[in-house]
Amino acid sequence: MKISKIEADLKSRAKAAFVLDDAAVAGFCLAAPPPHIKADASIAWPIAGAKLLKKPPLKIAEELAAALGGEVEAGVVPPGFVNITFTPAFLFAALRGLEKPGSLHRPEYAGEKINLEFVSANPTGPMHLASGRGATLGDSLARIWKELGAEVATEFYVNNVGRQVEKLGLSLKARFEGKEPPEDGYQGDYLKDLAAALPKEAADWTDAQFSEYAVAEMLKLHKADMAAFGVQFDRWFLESELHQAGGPAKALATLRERGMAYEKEGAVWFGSSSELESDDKDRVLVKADGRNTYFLNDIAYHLNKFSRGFGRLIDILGADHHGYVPRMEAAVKALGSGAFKVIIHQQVSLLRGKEVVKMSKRAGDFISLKELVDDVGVDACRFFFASRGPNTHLNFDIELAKKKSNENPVYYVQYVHARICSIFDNAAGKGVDPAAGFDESKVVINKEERALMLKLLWLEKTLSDCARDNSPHHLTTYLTELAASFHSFYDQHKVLDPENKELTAYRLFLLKSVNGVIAKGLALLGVSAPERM
RNA sequence: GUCCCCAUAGCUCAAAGGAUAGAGCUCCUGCCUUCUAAGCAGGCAAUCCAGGUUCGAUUCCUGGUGGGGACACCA
Repeated sequence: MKISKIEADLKSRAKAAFVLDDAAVAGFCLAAPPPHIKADASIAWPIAGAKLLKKPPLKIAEELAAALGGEVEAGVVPPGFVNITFTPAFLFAALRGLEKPGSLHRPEYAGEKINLEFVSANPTGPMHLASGRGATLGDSLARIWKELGAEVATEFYVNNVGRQVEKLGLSLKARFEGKEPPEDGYQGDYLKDLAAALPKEAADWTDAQFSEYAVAEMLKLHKADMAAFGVQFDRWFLESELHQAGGPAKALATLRERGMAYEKEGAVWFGSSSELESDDKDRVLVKADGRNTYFLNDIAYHLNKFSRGFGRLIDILGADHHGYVPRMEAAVKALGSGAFKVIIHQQVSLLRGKEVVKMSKRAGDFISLKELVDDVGVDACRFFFASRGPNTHLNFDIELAKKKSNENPVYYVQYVHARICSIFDNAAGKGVDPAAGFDESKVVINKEERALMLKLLWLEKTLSDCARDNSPHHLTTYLTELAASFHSFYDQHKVLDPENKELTAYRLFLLKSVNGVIAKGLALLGVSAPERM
């Protein structure tokens, strides 16, 4: 039994009691009541349904409460809330249900193959701090969707060809020869280090060889940075692979077949505005000089993803790319191969105290992700990034982040895990069986225990919220609240009581559930759950 | 100029159109001889402005104000 199950049960009872269709009960849901209400869950639907049913909300609430009785206790509060109290049997069954693998799967995610692309930073320099946001968002969402039952493959697109890469090669070559990089090249010190490590034979290298070498080294760095940040990519897709497979030509042919490409002024254009009206003007696919635009290559890349069997493509991009979204959506729609969605997250501004630091790879002035992680730690970084919705404009004060790292809420949550592990250690030391049975029907659930149980049930809703809003921040909020419930319980009640084996067994069972949820929640965020702190 | 995003406590953030707006940091008052005080209990403190929709608006709509970002035959 879980909360979505009982929600569905109650909903169908409402449907039957008032003789309604699905649309009429669409807004029927269980919600956590505000703190001053003594109930486990509440339903606001009677108020909303008053107009439809042409009855006063309070009357509807009374009828609904009567229809719901039995399975739960239902009370009515003006203006028309139905407040639900769960039975102990339901609560225990729900807690036991949490332990089952796949207990959080939801039908709407079954059987769908999702490709999730994120970060995709250019391999022209070390990854900077802002990439941590996209990385956190993508990795946590991938884990959450998997927990909900989806099949997700994560992917990092590497632009390893093109002008920026040529510039990178020329900049490295200049450093190798002891010169300054070209003005529009890459000025950062990291190329000095790379040049110093080059073999002597590099003196005979072509420009292309310098580019190839530099990109390979940067890619190694990126892979190491992502691994250190706890982010796993199922595939690092090289743009060069796309060209070797003739991807852009295929994409262009597909668009032509569908009448979505035309020639004008010596160039080939994508005809999106005339047909689909999701972009304001047509864009060039092939330039007058015969070279592909990035746009065409990107279309080809998305076609490639579809050809690998993904039914749904999701890209996570920074807000600086938002203008690119309409044309990309129009183009993918024109391919007609499947669903496509872009999740935009706002950018990270770096502050030093009150001063805004402009970050630029080309100028070599930026804080790298590695530097941040080395200073603050992966757990604190990931929890920090995860705790903001994608639409917030993040001001990241690097000084504050370092100084306050110990005050990050992540430790508050992790501390729960350490404390509970410690209790189980002590139990073992005292010869207490951590898995002893107890008589559920005789348990008296106190206020703090009840708060914990309810919080545990709400995990399922929390993950759905994350999926709905494409953001892990609901989970960080949830974990912080669960942690607060635990710490409060811990302070007031002793778990291990040799005089009372039933009580001890019951509380150990409850805490095992709490620790399971804490560990799972932190794992979904890519944060560790330490056994000792 | 057009488009996107944001505005909640001194600071950083929460809040499916629901009830007395919820946390952390800061400041103040208490609590360690008992399973970890990275903790607990309590106090101070907030929805940018003006209209609209609604039984009900922090949430939706319109118009302001203030801030961030984007508008290439670049990638």
